[in-house]
Amino acid sequence: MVRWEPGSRGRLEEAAMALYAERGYENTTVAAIAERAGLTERTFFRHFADKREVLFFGAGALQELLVGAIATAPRSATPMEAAAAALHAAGERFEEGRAHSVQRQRVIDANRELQERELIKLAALAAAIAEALRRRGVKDPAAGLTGEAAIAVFRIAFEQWVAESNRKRLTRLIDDSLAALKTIAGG
Amino acid sequence: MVRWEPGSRGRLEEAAMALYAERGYENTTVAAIAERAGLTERTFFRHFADKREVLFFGAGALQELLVGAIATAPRSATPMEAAAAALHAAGERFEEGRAHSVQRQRVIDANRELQERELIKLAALAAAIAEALRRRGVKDPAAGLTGEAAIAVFRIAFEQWVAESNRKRLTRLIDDSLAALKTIAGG
DNA sequence: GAGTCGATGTCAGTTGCTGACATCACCCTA
DNA sequence: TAGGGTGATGTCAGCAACTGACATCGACTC
Repeated sequence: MVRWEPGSRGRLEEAAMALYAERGYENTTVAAIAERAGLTERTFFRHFADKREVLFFGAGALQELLVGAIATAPRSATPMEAAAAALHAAGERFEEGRAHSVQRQRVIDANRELQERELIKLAALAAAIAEALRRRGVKDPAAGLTGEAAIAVFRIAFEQWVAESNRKRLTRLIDDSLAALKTIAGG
Repeated sequence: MVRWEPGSRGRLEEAAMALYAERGYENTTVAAIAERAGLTERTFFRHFADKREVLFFGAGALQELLVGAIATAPRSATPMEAAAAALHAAGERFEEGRAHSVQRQRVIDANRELQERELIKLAALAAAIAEALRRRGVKDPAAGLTGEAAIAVFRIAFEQWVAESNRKRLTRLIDDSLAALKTIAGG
């Protein structure tokens, strides 16, 4: 017989997501999350650095995906093409769990602190893309700018994707957003 | 005889900046800032929403500057040209107080919470640029993307400007960054 | 001169977050 | 198989950010 149920991190994630969605981030105490997961507040902070981080734990895997896609892009690809390949890989990963993405985004959009955390995660992704490009021999400032531009493209596409009115696939929206960037910048 | 010295907000800003630079953001309590300014902790929170905001109070004026510049750009200007005009106006405003900008950026770069706050302020600027473009008749997603791209360009330029090794003017660096964006996106 | 107003002070309380130490099922090894 | 080590969790005390309620008092108005 086990002393504790396994998967405490996952239970905390679920409990937090449910409570944030139900009564809002600000009206949810860490103690309440922990109780719902059958754990204590102290244990929550052993798994997550702070109350926001519980919603962003998956960012590490996403970053690996992006960096891996850029590394394996064809030698002949331009920086932006390599970045576009990475965005496509990310888009496909999200495609399955749209409902979860929508709920999560609603929670984040309702709270400024969560938006701040999301932005710094996106900035970290941009930096990771830039670094992956530099390993392909791309120089600065092209590497840094491509990273920023790629994330901007993704943000716009993702925003449209989670908006209810839209039924296009995320990968398609990414293509549209990339094309729009070419239009406005290349003119 | 006055009951309190005037300019309490400014004193709090100065005190916070000095202490953050001296011993770091995390090692500075709000009580210490207030004491240095000859006020109480409670008064600090009447002037600033939280401990971070004291460094970002000027963002409102910057936003007005950007929006105004876009509104007064020539009718014939493309979205990106209008955004570029706004970035130039911002660049000129920063140009005078480089020492202050450098110190402030050092403080922000040393702390993640402050970086988060900076990112959301930049995102707000991007949104304001996008909105100003829409008022010129620019459609989405071009308006949103141009806002994001403009801020990315500014970030890259500002980063180089505050780096000690560099002696170029900020407006010049903005031009370089804009040109680089054209190259990577338009190819 | 009374009354209002606005900036500040005082105080008590909640919550996020941390350090120090205890507990105990599980695993490894003699 | 006994005994010790390990890792995840619990317990507890405490700091600091932030908030609400109420008091103070110079300045301004009528």
